[in-house]
Amino acid sequence: MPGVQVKKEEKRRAIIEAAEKLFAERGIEDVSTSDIAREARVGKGTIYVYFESKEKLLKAVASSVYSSFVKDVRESLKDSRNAEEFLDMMVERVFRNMKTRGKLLYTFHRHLKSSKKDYEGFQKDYRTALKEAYERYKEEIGATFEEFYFFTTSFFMSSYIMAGEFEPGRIKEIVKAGLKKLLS
Amino acid sequence: MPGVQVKKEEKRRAIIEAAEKLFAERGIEDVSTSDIAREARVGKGTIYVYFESKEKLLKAVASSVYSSFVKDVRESLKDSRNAEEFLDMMVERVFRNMKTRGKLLYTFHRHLKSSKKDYEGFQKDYRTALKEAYERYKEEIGATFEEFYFFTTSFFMSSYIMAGEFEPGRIKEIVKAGLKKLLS
Amino acid sequence: MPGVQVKKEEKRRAIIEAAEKLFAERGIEDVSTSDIAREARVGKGTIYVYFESKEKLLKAVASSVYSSFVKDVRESLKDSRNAEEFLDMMVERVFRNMKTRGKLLYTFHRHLKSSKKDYEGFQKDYRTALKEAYERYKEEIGATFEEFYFFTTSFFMSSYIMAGEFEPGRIKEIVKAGLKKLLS
Amino acid sequence: MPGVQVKKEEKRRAIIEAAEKLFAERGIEDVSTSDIAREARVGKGTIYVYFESKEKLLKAVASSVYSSFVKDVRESLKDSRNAEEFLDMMVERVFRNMKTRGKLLYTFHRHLKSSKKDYEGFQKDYRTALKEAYERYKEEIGATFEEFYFFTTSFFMSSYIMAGEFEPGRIKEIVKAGLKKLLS
DNA sequence: AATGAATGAGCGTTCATTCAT
DNA sequence: AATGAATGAACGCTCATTCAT
Repeated sequence: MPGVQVKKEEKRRAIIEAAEKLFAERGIEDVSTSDIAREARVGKGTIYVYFESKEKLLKAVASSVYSSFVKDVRESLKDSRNAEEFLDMMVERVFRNMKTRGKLLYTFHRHLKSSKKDYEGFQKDYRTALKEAYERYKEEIGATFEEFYFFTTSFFMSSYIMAGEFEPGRIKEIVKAGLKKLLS
Repeated sequence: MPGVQVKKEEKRRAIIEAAEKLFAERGIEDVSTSDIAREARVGKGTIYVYFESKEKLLKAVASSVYSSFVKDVRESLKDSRNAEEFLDMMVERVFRNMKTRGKLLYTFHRHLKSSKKDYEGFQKDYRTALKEAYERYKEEIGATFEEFYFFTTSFFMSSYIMAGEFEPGRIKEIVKAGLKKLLS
Repeated sequence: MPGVQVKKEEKRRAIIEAAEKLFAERGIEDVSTSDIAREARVGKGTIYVYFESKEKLLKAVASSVYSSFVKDVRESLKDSRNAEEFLDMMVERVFRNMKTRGKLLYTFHRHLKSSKKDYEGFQKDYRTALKEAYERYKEEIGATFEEFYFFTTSFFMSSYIMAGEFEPGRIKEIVKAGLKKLLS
Repeated sequence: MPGVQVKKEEKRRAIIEAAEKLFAERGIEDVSTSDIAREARVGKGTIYVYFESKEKLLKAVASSVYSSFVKDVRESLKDSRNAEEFLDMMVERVFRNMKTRGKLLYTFHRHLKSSKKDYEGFQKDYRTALKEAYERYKEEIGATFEEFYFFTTSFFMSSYIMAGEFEPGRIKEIVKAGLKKLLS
């Protein structure tokens, strides 16, 4: 019965989204499973129908967030015709999702350390996506892949962390200018 | 009775250092006040003689860590004779303390969000120190202060976060090369 | 429609048997209704079609187990021609079913305390069956019915409880010898 | 400071006694740590100051119960001058403590199966005490030690289990008469 | 009749904080 | 000032039970 399946998936999605929202707002440890259940408008027990544990839910959220970053990278690569366009598009996309995704990215980074294996899986996808972009535009980029990887990732992470200290929009310009200087 | 005063300060110091060590090792949520008391070789109740709450202790530790960053900046400024030397020295100093300080820096960042005011106090000191350096070497630095602030801070934070993904030492070189490109 | 009736009874039976098996294996508290449903190959909700609650299911299982004891007694009585033969046969039959029945018997004992009434119903059947045997062989048995009842039941219960502390088979011999001494 | 120690031990004792009482009344799984705390008039957390877990508390209670059985045996041995006196005294003592101890004995028996090691430790003490008595009065006892052990233990356990089915006092007489027949 | 997704009461346990000593 | 025994709110999680399909 496909209807049921959809409903099931809807609930799973609702829980992930609620968790994502709350983790972004308050960090991981400060969000209880009850909080997530309330936000998702499901019973406390329902979370455990879909996820074995809070930790597993966390991984599902992390996976979803990392995927969105990877998507940002891949789509930028698809739509761009040169390195400059690619960087520009990627920055635009990343900043569009910055508010929730960004915070989570680094929240997870810290937390997932304990279960390195999962984290490394997510990270590898992200790294692979960046690698593809690098390979395509290698000739235009005046940097090794390691540098390319560090510079872009560093700026994206920091953008979130320091978002509050800059006027809105200003930080994006700084990142764009910085990457242009670093990578051409 | 000055002796007592000294002793008092010693105990306070011991608690902060114990907390700093454990927070760096295991993150904030995974360290209980009992752990800190044990590490500091004081009674559990003693912590509350010196600090109103775990949160207040956290702030004291954070303050201590931020101060050390500020010290890194100021000393580099004092010892250097031009922008390049300054950046070089600052990177060296920051990386020397990276292992514990770095981890704490970003651990606090998330945690202190709830009490923005404290965080902003720490941050202002750091920003002021960087500002002084910027003013001194302004002419040699091809960037606005905002850029200067974002680039350096971004790289320092990310260095810790991504430390595990690079060979030891490699990340410092990348940072140095990056800052040279960005700031001259 | 008798076919449906049969099917219905089959499902009821399957649930009881599944519960019996699992209770014997793991005790009552360590078996969830989900476990029983899985073992019986029915849906979780189906259990509640046939039984009002886990407690009621428990009683149904208990009833089934007690019946089997009663059956052991009655069959032994039917097949025997004197007290000695009767005791011998009863012990044989009881030990044949000891592994699952025995464990359940005393598992239930504790649990059913809360609903004394049900327990007393089961027990009365068992007592009645023993009474019949006693009446038939009264003259050969050198004990009151109370003693007869206590001695036999005591040994049967304890046999299970202490099974692990004796070599297999040894306990049966001890019971036989004991009963002979006590009852002739 | 011995005063503190005494107080500490008092609280530990209070918790064990509360647990003992409730376990005897309602079995192990039906008693929550909150129930025990309430009964012992301590905070819920206090239990965990003295016992690592509910399981560990359970073992402490079991140990206390088994010890009291062992004490019953040993004291009877000390005070008696022949097998008959010994059996008589032991039965008296065991029945004196029957109400709580007896129920617990078999409640634990069931539960401790999972952590056999602990259980075997307790049981060995009990068995050893009985062995000593057996050795002293061997010549008067017309049974092997295995029989002696099974008969006495069986009757003690069953006495509790079946206590409700007999008039008060009656069961003790049956046990005495039974043991006399079995062991002389 | 049969199902299993959904639920929330209640579990065992932790830990920041208090307070009598 | 210094302590650690004592506490209970709050946690992650389980499971008997309900109910829409």
